[in-house]
Parts: sequence; C-alpha cells; structure tokens
Amino acid sequence: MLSAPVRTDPASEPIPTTARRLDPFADLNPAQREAVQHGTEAEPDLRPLLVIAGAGSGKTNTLAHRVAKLILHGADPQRMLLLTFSRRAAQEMEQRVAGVLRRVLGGTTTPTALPWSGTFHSIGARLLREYAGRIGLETNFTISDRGDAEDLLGLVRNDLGLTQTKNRFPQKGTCLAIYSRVVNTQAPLAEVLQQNFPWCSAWEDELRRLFGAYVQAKQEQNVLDYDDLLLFWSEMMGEPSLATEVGAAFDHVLVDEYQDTNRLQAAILLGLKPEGTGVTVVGDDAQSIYAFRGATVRNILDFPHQFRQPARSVALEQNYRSIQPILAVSNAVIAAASERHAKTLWTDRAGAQLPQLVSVPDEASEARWVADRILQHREAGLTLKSQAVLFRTSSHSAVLELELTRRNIPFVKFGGLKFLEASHVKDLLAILRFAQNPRGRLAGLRTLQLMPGIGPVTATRVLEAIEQAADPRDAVQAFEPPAAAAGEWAAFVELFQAMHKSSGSSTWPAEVGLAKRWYLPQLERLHDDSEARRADVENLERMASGYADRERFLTELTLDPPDATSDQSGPPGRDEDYLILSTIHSAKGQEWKAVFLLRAVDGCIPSDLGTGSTSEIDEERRLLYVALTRAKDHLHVMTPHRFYITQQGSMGDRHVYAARTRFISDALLPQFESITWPLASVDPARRAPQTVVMQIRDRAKSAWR
DNA sequence: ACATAATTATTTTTT
DNA sequence: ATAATTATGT
Repeated sequence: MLSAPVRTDPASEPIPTTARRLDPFADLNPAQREAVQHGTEAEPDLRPLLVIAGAGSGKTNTLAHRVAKLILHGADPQRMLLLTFSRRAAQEMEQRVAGVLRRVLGGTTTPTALPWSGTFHSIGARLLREYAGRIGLETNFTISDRGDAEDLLGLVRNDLGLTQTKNRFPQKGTCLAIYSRVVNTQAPLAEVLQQNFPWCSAWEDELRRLFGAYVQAKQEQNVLDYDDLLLFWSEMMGEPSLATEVGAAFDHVLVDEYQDTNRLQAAILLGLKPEGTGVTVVGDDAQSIYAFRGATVRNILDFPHQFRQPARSVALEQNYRSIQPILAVSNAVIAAASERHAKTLWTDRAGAQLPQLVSVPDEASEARWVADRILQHREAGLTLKSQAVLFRTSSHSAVLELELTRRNIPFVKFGGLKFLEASHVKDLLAILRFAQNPRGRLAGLRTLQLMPGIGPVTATRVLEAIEQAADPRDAVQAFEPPAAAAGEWAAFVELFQAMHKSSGSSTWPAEVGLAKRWYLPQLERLHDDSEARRADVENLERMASGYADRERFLTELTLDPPDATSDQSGPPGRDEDYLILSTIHSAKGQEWKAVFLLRAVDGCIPSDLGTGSTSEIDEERRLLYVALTRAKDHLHVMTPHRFYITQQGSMGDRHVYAARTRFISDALLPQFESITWPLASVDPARRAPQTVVMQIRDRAKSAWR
C-alpha cells in the first residue's frame, strides 16, 4: 500500500517567537536550510546546487530565502540572474525576498530590486538587444508571437508554392511546431519528424527548404521569433569571449522550474557558468509537463554531472500543502511512472476527509455537480478565490462556464484562448506594427485587407508600391484603390499619414486612439459579436497608455501577454471574489484549498492525442499528478461517462463513452470516497420495455390544423 | 481578375 | 471558433 507516511520532523520543534523574529531562517526545515545556506558556510562550498523540490515542499519560499541569504552574505542583487517560468513567478519571488530582508534588517529597507529576473525569453531579448552591435544584429528587431510566426511561415510556404501539391502539405501551425521542436531540442529534422510528426515525414525535403526560407524571411524583416531568443542567446554563449563576459556579469544564476527547460536553455546555463559556481537550479522531475515544447527531464537528471565540478543535491520531501489522504493518492499515481527520481513526499497535515471520486453520467451533470459543490464550499466559509477548477484542455470547461454564468458565479479563466490570439486584437496590433515598420509584410497585409474591396492581391500591390517608394506616405497617397474601397481608403490614407508623422514618441499613446477610431467601423462590419470584441479593443487602448512608446508596448505585449481573456467586462476588481478556472499547465506552482478536476477520463487524461509512446503517457500521468497536488484540503475528481466530441464528427452529434482515467487504478479506489450522482439513476438496461401509448407529436401538429 | 460568401476541415498543453 | 478551400459574384 502506497501511502504518505505521517512523521513528525524533529527539527520543527517550537521555537521561541523572539528568536524567530531575529532569525527568519528558523522556520525552515533542515533540508530547506541546507539549500538556503549552501555556499555561505564558513568554508564555502563552490559546487553548483540542485534542489529537488517535491510538490508543495516550500520551493518558492526556499528559493526566496536563498536569495535573501545570499544578499545578506554580501551578494549584489544587481549581479544575480533569476530565471523563472513566468513574469508572475518573478514578481512573487521579488516580494518574498523583500519580506525576508525586511524581517532581518527592520521595516525601513526599501524593497530589493532584482533587475535581472524574468523568463529565459525576456532576459534573452534584453541581452540580445544589449549585445546586438557585437553579434551582427540590428538593435530594433521586433519579436513575433506564435501567431505572427505562423503567418509568416504560411506566407513563405505560399511563395515556395508548397500549397498546391497533390498531397496535402502540413498546415502552417504544424510546420511551426516542427521547426520549433527542431530548434529547441537541437535534434536533426529527420529524427523529430520520425519521433513526433510521423505523418509529415514524407515532406522532409520540402520542410527543410521551407525552414531555410523562413529563416531568411525573418532576417530580411528584422524579426525574431520566440525560438530565436533562446537560439541566438545560446549561440552567443558558444563564443568564448562573449560567454565569459556575460557570465562574469553575474555572481549567481538561479533557475526555477528546471524540469521544464530544454536543451538550449541547459546549454545557455552551461555556457554562462562552465564551472557551475554560483549556479542553483530548483525543480521536480515528477512535475515535468512541457516535453511537448522541447523540455527534457534529462536536464534535471543529468544536472549533477554537467559542470566541471559535481553538483550538491538537496531534496525537499516534506509537503506543507496537502492533507495526508490527498498526498497519498498523488504519491500512488506518480509511483507507477516508469522513469523518475525516487522520492516520497510526506506530510504531517493529518486529515480525515478522503478525496472524492465523483461519477456522473455526462458533462451537464458534471457542471451542475461542480457548481453545487462550489457553492457548498462557499457557504462553509471557503472563498471562491480559494477554489479552482482544473482541466486538461481549455475547451473542457465550456459547459461549466455556461453553468457558472447561469448561476451568476464569477470566474476568471487562465490558459486557453489568449488575448493575442483574438482576431480583433491582432487587427489593432497589426495597424500599430504597420505604422512602426511599413515594410513589414504581415502587418501590412492584415491591415489593408480590413478594408472592403481589398483582398490579398491589391494588398500586395500596395506593399510593393511602398517598397519601391522613397517615402511610404507618398506611395499610399498615390495609390489608386479599387472602386469598392474608395470610401474607406481616404480615411485610411489620413490615418496612415497621422501615424507616420509620429516617428518619435511624441503622439504616443494618442495614435492608438486614432487607430481605434478607424478600426471600430471595420470591426462592426466584420464581426457579428462586435460588442464583446470592442471591450478588448478599449482594453488595449488603456494598456497602451501605460507604456513609454510604441516599440516598448509591442515588445512587452508579445513577451508577457495578459493571460486571462478579458471576456466581456474585463478582469474583476481586486476586492471581488471569483473562482479560478485553469488548464493544468497554467496551474503550475499554484495551490487552492479546494480543487476540482474535470474529465478525469481516458481520452481526456491521457489525451487521445498523446497516447503514442510511453514517454507521452508518462507526461500525461505527471500532468494528473500536478493537478492532484494543487489541492490543500478538498479534492474532487470528476468522471463523466458520456460526452459529446467536437473534434472529429463533422455534424457533431456523436458522443462517446469513456472510462475512468487509467492512472487511477482499481487498487487505488479505497483511498477515494466514491460518489455516484445523481443517486437514483435508472439503469437503461433494466427500464421497462417501451410500448407506444400515445403519439405525442401528432397532438402537437393537430393544434395547428 | 479579384473579392467575398459558403463550405469544409481541424484543434492539447505555452514562452 | 477559425483557417484552408471551393464556389460564386462583380
């Protein structure tokens, strides 16, 4: 029987409160303290440090304390590089460090600034801009998000004539995924195709040609995509003189969520600090869930012997988050994984309530049950904010969202449709980008085609005219639009001239207002649901006012997009209470008192699309593990047995019967409280034989005769 | 020739 | 819900 042992940590004896106030490190357990103090002892240990931090083991807290400890020990915060998974994680880290320092140094200290904290991508962008002159890059490159990268790739594909071939060529999204994987894993194209995209392997030569042209196009347009930020950074670290220089700028490099880094990122780290001195990485191989974008668990497993000196490893195994019964099922789920770093989490948070395994007939009942239970929890004193609903795929929450709306339960959804992916947001940004760089094809094409009567051909002609002309404004002025576009064209010319006068930042952010005023009529014409989209456009205008100039706005927005879709009314106010809906991926690092997991059913977890190889299945298992370990006190696992599938059926009337996820085996059932709902369900097989007593439809018809 | 309306297929997870 | 494809209209 796999269950989390309940132990008492001998070192967590109560400490007098006065001592605790003086020593902020007194609350740490021995393993945490070891991690925090590494390298600051009387006889300094120069080895790199690997912290294996199980779920809920106080990872963020430990890392924050380590940063604080290093600063107290004399490290310069300006010379610390802190690589986190998201901007939010970076901010939290900064706050916690400030908290620890305040406790030690008294309340008067100003909050510590950690200027070099952020994601690999954002730090990469900063370094590349700084070193642009020395690596043959232009400083004012723009960064394209995934959508832009896809579109550019699609454009290149058309130019190469790879679109009208007899067999269907992979879609632009797929092409970009392949390209991205090749870059991030540093594996040969053939291998990536065979392993991850077997249905595309016939196109290897064409893809190679396409990718070459794509790289060329990016360079001509002075554009970098996400992958370039890592690729160029790592190439830069391959040049010894630059690597030494950049590495010497940092005394400490700390990396959070190391299990989700890829080969490029590992290469960057090694290039920065080949000796490993000053390097700290924190992670948990059991929570590695980003293999699909090139992350490899090997990074964390191989870390101990990557550097010139072996690493010191510390494992944090005490879980402070979940009550024992929840931890027990989580441990049992992950224990069946084929490859993992052996460790068993334990907790001293006893608890009587077993996690619930709820069996419901379909999605609708699932939504109703969850909504009911959420309200019950709230009546028992749990705020909505301390509850979360998690799911594998963003669309899994659709039915629940309707139910919540119907019952007036406020919620915010993380993951899923991103702000930047909404077409109206792209439209407005394209207008701004077009103004920024009139030679940028993508933005130009998109903007021009917003006008009625202008399609791809006319738009291309305009762009060509612009490319020929000395001054883009003259080209636009002189262009003869087709008759259908005549009305809108005049307004566009005016907008274009106005935005172009502001080559400096003098009219920023006023030009966003101009762009908006021109765009809104187009929006209304193009979309039926212009009402909801309009709110996003307004939002964008408000956001723009917070940035110094156009370039900063565009760059920051691509690297750190707002993660909740601002549905209708925008994000709720700070005081307001709202429920969290989130994909499991976006729930990483977070915790709630009550967690609901939707669709814990084969086909959803593991996803039908990810059941090819053992490693893919293992990743799905870890995903379930991550979901389960988010819960502190209450865990509800839902298994609807019948739901509609939108993926395959063209007419969408088909539904599918599913069984409980394979990761929760029969042997595990005793550790759950099993619930079947609704209680009085009629077994269809035993229902009385159906005999026709009346023809109800005839009655309805006769009413109109 | 070009634009646009209609139709059909496709969809994990994200910096 | 949107992107690619095809059909239809100017």
